[in-house]
Amino acid sequence: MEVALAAIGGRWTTLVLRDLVRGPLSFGDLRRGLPTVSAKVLTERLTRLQESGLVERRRTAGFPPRTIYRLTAAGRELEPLLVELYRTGAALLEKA
Amino acid sequence: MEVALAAIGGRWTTLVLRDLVRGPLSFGDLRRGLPTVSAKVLTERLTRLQESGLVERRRTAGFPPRTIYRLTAAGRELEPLLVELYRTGAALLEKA
DNA sequence: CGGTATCCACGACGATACTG
DNA sequence: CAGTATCGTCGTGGATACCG
Repeated sequence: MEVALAAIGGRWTTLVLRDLVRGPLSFGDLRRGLPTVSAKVLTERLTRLQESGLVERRRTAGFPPRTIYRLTAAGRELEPLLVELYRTGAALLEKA
Repeated sequence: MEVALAAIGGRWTTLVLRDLVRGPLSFGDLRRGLPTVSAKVLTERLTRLQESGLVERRRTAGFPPRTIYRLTAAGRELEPLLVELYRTGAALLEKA
């Protein structure tokens, strides 16, 4: 449990993952989806997710530079957990 | 997702819940199960869980005082999430 | 566009001491 | 036994400015 929490922990991380589940996105795409996250934190999250092997980064050649982030196979294994987080959150709200 | 994470977030929270899933426990029981958690933090976690309606507190009359903590019906709804956290954490470890 | 570098504020956590 | 009170430290996240 600690391991899984460490993987998805930290502010914005679950929201980043939720967006990436729908498909690959660029840095700017992610920022646009999460307008209040700072570049610094977003970079930190993506770096950590990459180091954990959950997300992969792919730079396009040429200009302007573009970096595409996508879930790895390991990252896709998080999906049931994300679904369960959503389900549980909704259940809790329902009774509050 | 944010709601669910807020409910189970904070250090030790998941471990407290995991212990309570097995059955009601006293404050001292919980401390013994989690030897390195401070009384202060444990109290904070239990108070928050109680305020969220996930855990209920029952004082026994007489001396020495004893307080029993148990999951509420809402708290028991967290169990699938805890299971999923465990499963996902194990899956991540397996590939690391 | 896709980041880094720097600094700051705040809250979380831990240690210790004490109480009903 | 089951907490409360107080204090210090450290990490996290946010703002701002800048770079390849």
